[in-house]
Amino acid sequence: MAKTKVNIKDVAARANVHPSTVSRVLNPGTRSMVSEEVADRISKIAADMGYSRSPLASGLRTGKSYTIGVIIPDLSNPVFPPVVRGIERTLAAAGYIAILADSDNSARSERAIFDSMMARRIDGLILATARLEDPVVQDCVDAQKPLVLVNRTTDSHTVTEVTNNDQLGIELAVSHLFELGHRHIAFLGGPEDTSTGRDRRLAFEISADRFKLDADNVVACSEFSEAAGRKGSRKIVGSGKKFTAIVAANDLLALGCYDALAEADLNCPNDVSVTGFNDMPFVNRLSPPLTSLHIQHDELGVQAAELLLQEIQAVSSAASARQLDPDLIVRGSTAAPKS
Amino acid sequence: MAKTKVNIKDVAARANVHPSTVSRVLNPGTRSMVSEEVADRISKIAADMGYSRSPLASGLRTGKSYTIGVIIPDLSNPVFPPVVRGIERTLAAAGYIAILADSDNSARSERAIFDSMMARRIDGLILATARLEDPVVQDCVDAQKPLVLVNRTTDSHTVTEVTNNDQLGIELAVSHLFELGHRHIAFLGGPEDTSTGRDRRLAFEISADRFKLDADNVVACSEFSEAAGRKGSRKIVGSGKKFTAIVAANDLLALGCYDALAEADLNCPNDVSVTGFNDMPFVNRLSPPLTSLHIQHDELGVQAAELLLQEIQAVSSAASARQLDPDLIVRGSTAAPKS
DNA sequence: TATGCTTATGCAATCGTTTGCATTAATATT
DNA sequence: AATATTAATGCAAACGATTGCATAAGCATA
Repeated sequence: MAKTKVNIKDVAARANVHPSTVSRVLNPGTRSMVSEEVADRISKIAADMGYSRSPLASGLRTGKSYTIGVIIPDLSNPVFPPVVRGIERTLAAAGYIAILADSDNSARSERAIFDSMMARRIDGLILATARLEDPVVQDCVDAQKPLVLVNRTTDSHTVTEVTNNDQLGIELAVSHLFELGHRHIAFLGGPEDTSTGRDRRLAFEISADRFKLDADNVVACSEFSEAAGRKGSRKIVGSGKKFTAIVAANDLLALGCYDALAEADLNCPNDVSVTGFNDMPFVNRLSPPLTSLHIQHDELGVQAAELLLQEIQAVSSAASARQLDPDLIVRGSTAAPKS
Repeated sequence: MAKTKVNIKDVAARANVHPSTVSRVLNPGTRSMVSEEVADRISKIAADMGYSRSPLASGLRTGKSYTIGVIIPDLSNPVFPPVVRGIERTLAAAGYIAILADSDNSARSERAIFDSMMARRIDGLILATARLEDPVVQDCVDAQKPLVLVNRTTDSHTVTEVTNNDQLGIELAVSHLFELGHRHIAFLGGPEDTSTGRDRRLAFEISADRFKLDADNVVACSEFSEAAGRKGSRKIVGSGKKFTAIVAANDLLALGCYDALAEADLNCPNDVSVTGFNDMPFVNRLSPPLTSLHIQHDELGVQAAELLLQEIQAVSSAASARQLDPDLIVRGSTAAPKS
């Protein structure tokens, strides 16, 4: 029993000082206000009694909760766990904790999550779910809550963001295929209402243009998933247009490609080369191993957290943006076209 | 501006009642104390003003934080994301939020996380990291914090737990191999200080015994990872003992198997059959597709959260335990032995 | 010695809710 | 009609920490 948490008053009583003095000692910012001798004594007593500050009480008074909301679209997409880890680790080091929620790709549930997080007085938000026009982003800005977008961004680049350099990634993929000899390349894109979906498609068109490719076989999928990828790939395959390679906007879509190609009795890479995007775990073990763009997932999370912490500290801050460069990892799913 | 959060006093003032009345209206448990007419009016006004209760203040007063700690060993192991989702969804529905931390398989960081969570006055804890003898579990029990173990358990089954039926799983795998004709089966086990590691090995020995198999080729890996699996598999391969199949205690270990077999120029499944455990996403796409035991990951999380919520409500509760049955998914990595 | 200036600490209000107790009004009982 | 009972609401004290202001002690200055 007697598991009654020891509070600041207990410590004060034991040290024969006023609670306020204890508080000052325990807060790095105010510690210098009290004499070193007393401070040391109090510190020891506090440690001795196993005192730990109640974040609820202190947060109530100071208006901070030392809590950061993190919303991601789909935790079971292997891209996100490393991002989350990076975020969590970085926040923890700064004394913050992450409350994680999975929006399941639904705008409605995203709003519900956002509201519940706001009610908990989060100190900031990291959003991996942004749509190009995202009401939640707007609300967050209106509420003057520090916000960082990670992975995806919005149309109005008014908020701090950490993204992958999609343009470069697609360019690497296309250029790789071009060098292998491909001239007819199809593109399997993601949802056009996400920045990753749209920007990768745009990048594809630009690259195709640069390499003077035949590239009008472009299909957008409704979501980043295997099933959607399969559907989209069927369209590409059934289009009648000539293609010897498919650039997929995402690894999950590329998996769908594999399926659709198999259905059509096309061999990858002999008949059709495929590239993915994200370099999810285990895509090196697929058959064939998937050529993909490796993203610095962990670093994405780390930097997002860092920027958010900065923004929380700063009084007023201009939105900053960081972009990380992906690496092309060439594997067995790409090869020279047949003849 | 004027983004000043509206509080209970504002609502009370606008409704010409005392804050306590508003509080009673807004708490389902006490709502019946106030006349329906007034209650309705207050509810409307509160909604109108966009009032939302501060969990900090209310938590301070009531001693609850509506926050649950969730510690998992490794978020990048694909087994855990679905579990986390299940947990998070179920908790959210009950008004709780999950604070997630990844212990990175380190006991030290687990303790640090635990301490920091306790400091935040979590209402309960879900632990997926339990070792057979786990000091954190003991501390949690001592602190009388509601606790539920998921996936792994401890030696003293004194805490509520939701686990997978490992015994059944291994039995299904062995029996499947037996029916294919295998009589010499090796076992690639996990860390012996985790319940999943030890119990699956025990289950293997029992099953082997039952089927009268030659089964003394048992190797324990230091952790559930591809690298450890590869190392362990090398031992099996190099042991000189005859074996035509390997039962791995986990899919990641099975991947290590694949590597070691390839190194030794052994074909799977022609020379050696392999079974995994967990049925991670995408193992159906490996080459060969991995025969594995499908675990109800999401349900594991859901039930863990449910039990925890029960335990938080209950005044005193006996530890309960639930076990979910896995399904054997037969794929290309198992086949009849050669001769 | 009186005055001013630091420095270290105490005091008390505050953050936003909840809740035991007190009060009032309304209804039921005799 | 007087009293007992019930129902609805107000009052004020918590919860545990932080912080502007007040005070006391110590020291230097004139």
